[in-house]
Amino acid sequence: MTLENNIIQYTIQAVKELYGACLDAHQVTLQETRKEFQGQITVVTFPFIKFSKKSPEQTGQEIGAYLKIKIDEIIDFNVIKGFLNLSASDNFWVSRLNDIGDEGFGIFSANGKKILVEYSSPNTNKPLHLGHVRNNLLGFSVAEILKSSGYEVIKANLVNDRGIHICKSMLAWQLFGNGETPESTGLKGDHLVGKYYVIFDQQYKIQIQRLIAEGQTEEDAKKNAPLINSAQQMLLNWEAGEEQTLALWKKMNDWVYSGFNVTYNKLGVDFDKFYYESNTYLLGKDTVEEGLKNKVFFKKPDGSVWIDLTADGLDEKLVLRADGTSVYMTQDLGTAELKYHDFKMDESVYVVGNEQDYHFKVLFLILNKLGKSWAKGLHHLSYGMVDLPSGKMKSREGTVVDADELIDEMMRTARERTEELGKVENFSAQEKEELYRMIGLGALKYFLLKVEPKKRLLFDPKESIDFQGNTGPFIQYTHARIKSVLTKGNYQKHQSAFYSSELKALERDLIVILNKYPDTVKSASAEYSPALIANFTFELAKAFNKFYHEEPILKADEEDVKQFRLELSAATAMVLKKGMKLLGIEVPDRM
RNA sequence: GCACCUGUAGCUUAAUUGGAUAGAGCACCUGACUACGGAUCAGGAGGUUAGGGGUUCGACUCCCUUCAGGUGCACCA
Repeated sequence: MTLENNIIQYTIQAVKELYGACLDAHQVTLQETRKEFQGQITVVTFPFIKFSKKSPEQTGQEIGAYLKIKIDEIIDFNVIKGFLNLSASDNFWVSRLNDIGDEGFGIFSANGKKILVEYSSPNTNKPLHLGHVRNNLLGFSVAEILKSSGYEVIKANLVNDRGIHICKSMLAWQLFGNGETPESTGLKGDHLVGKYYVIFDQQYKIQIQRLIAEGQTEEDAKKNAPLINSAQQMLLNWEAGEEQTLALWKKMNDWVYSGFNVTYNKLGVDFDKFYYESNTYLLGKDTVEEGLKNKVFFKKPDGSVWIDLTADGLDEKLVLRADGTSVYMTQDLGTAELKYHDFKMDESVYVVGNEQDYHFKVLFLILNKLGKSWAKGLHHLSYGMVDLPSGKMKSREGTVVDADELIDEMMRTARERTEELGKVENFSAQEKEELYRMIGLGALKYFLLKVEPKKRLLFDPKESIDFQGNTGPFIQYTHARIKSVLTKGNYQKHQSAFYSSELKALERDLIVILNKYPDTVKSASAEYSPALIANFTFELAKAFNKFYHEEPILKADEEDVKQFRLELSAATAMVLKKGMKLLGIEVPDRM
């Protein structure tokens, strides 16, 4: 029984005994006591005054007195308007520290539930850019958070490895590539393929202009340009399984995959399962059959299959073409079934940009109407686009912030910044590289993850990402600083913390924050929000630095005070490290 | 045109899901024991929470409306 639960239970009891009303647990709201007032935990008593028929102050006094008698840990209280501020004893907080310092603190035991997180899902015609980076970091972090809160997690990547856009790169390479390979050019495979995707678009535009000059309308020119026709023919050849086309496709996709692997490794993301659209794009027709049988879908005279969602405020939606071929929805219905067949997971999260909000709304609705038992566990983690000051990023036009370049740039900045500070003279060359990698990536990841997923993000390449204030390096620095003190103080983990004198306010504040970590993990998991973890680690690091500045640790007057503060510092370092790990960020011991 | 999302200090953002005087960081100004690590800490200035109405003890949060930005409304994926 936690103290919080105790307070809720006894508050219910108090309202019953004093005012004769029965409350539900969720009618009692607790919150942190604001720091300008005495106490740590606050009960909002406004809702009770309709039962007490007394002023908020009077009501708070009565309930406060009741709680103080009933709960040992509560040693004091004060009332301000409708807020009952409770103070717990120092003994209570010191004893909390024993749990907080535990390895398993904030890591929940298995809840028996399985969840699949699908993220990344790149197209194989171009390298990854900043938008993909946001997706990858979000997906990875959410997976870590879910693990920490007790789920069994499967990380899946549904690779879009076929389609007209892939054929465009293939065709351009065939026509203009002169047999270039990653080896011959020294280019990363995904960049080489992306280069031909751009070339396709340039040449295509030239052809369009030529046709327009010859008197065609723009619309006709776009349809009649030889390049686009060849690309479409190539797609047909691919679908027909034509050998040469398949060989080219395989060769270029392999280039891309080795390029992606490098980027994934640098970002520190990984996957348990890969799905390829070349294997799944024909799925879903059985599901359509099933839907027809159940009268969830209907057939139009031309033979195309639809679902009527007008009763749900949406439109009619096509699920199968008249000629029996699939559309995007068909494929996603089939893939959803496949994933469930493979893993029997209780829940499934799709990390996909908000431009597909409507698609997923419809997809989930259809699966629900089809009566799939697992459909209610589906969730679209929608995130906002990353825009540049100049507007949207467009791969075709080359106006993107490339993932690899960005990562390199971040590491370079980390190097410059660190060298300016002159703190790494005694690091080996290898240690330095490792450190710049940690700091550069830490800054980038934190920058992208501290913002709520659904908000759109503006990224200005000219303004480099900060290393001070609410940033990854600030938290990394705090961790390194603590480690340094622990080393100097010859810190050994003790069986249990004890403290003979009164807690200092900053010490108590720090424990109160540390104590919130498990709840923060739970909320972040329920809301799929790494931003909550980021905010927490920042709040914690800030509180520690404040404490560190005001209260001597190694130079404390009493030995037990010194030991206690070392214990408190060690616990802080551990929780910072855990929190950052959930964001996919490593923390150095020195920096 | 219809639907969905977003709008908080100059910039980037938070607010325990309806609770206290809207809290931070950057940038700007002032200061910190000749340091247990200054990538830090303390202080100052900066707000009509896009505008207007409503709901109630109480609204950044819920409802209505106007405005601004974004996205979607393909027999593309």
